[in-house]
Amino acid sequence: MALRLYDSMTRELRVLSPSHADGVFRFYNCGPTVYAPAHIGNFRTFLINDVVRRLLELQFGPAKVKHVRNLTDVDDKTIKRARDEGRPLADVTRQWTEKFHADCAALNCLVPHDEPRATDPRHLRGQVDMIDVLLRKGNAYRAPDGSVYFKVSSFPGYGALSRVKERELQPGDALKALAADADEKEDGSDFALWKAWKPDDGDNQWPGPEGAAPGRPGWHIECSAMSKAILGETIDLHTGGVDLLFPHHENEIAQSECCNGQQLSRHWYHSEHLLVDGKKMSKSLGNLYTLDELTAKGVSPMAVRYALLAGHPRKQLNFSLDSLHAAESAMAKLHAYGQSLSTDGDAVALDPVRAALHDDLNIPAALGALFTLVNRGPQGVPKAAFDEVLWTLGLKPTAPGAAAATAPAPVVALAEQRWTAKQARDFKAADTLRGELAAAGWSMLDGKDGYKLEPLKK
RNA sequence: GGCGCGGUUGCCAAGUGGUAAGGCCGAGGUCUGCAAAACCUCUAUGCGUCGGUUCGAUUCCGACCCGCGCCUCCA
Repeated sequence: MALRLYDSMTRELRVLSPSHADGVFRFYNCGPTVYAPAHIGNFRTFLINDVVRRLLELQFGPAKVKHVRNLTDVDDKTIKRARDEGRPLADVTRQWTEKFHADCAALNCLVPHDEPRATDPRHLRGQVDMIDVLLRKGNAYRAPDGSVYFKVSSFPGYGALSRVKERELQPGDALKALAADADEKEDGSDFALWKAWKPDDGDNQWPGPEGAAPGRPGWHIECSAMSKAILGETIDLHTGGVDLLFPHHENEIAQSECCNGQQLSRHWYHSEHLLVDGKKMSKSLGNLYTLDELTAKGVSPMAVRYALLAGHPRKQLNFSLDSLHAAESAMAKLHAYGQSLSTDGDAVALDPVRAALHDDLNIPAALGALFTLVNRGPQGVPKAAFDEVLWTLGLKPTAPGAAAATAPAPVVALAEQRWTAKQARDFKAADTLRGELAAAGWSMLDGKDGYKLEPLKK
């Protein structure tokens, strides 16, 4: 079954395939800026890319996929955070990198094969080298303050991805934004490759390209340099959120292709944003959720994963807390179904599910096909094939309440009393104790040979 | 203003030129001392509005209304 994915560049569905002689599929996914906890909108993108990674592994074999996701550890936001907290930049980015990794693990994301950082000396050198080449080739120029800018007019292909040439800048806001660097740039659409040190940058500066001032790399160049260093000049797939389409990816293409004289990526894929209450998440709207905030409400990370994957990746998904309840219930159903399966049956039963995933990552259709199967019963569905589909989606369903083994001792004592009373068929006492447990905020689920405790749902 | 996306049942969400997957919620039932879990059954003559094409449109075309995103460092 061929794996087809929408290509933002050609705007059509195209089959994914490796292009290098070694048969290794080269996959670069733009990662987070590590200055704060990632929010669930960020994770929607990373989760979608995690499913892409899994599908690629199934398609080409685990050893034939190389997945790279960068960490942006130097930019205005990280530097500002470090300055505000009076800490070294590296401390701040290490803290939030660790948090990002913990969240990714909780959400059951596969670990990328490489996770390059912009300030890694090796990659800093790579970025400077690229800028040197661009300067030499005439695609870049030094500004009076020692910064280096990319000369957009030197690259005829500029705008192919975002159709920027068909755009017109809004006279109001855009010009204001451009005015900030107006003195340094030759043209408003030029963008920074290297930013000369400013007092706000504090201790954070590195030797720059030839003839440039010490400072730090511009944002876009890191992906170009690190992708080249790890995956080579031409990669097979480059992904990110739609917001990166312009200018980030457009600029990456310009830098890389002018520097290398090779196509940067054979395929581009962008996932849509997560909305909350119908709007993009933002601090000013106060509709921004982190994983911790959701798990604090008693939601399992797996339910968060399910909820974030439940919409078509190329369509905006409107997130709500209700969707998490739906996700928990759906996961419980999948878990029960998985328990009922045996080795009997034919893996083709799962083909409709796989077909939907292979058809431009249509996860909602795949889930629909999966539940159609679930509703038909376990006959003819082998457990291994079912498990493989769950693995592809990265879902690990659990029984309801399975995680709730950590009741406080007094609650456990009450539960023990009630269990004893129940065994003695003293139902009056058992009911009273159920009431006391409820008052303590716990619910007791009786089984045949024992019980489980779980926090009372509100 | 430019570029792009979307409006499907109470909520979420697929999809198709021949009359609408699936999840949640809800209702009924089986089971259970109770409660849960599990399982079974039911739940859109309708897919933003108005026209057009067609034997037939939710699906194609046009217009309009509404919502969302991007438009220089936000996944």
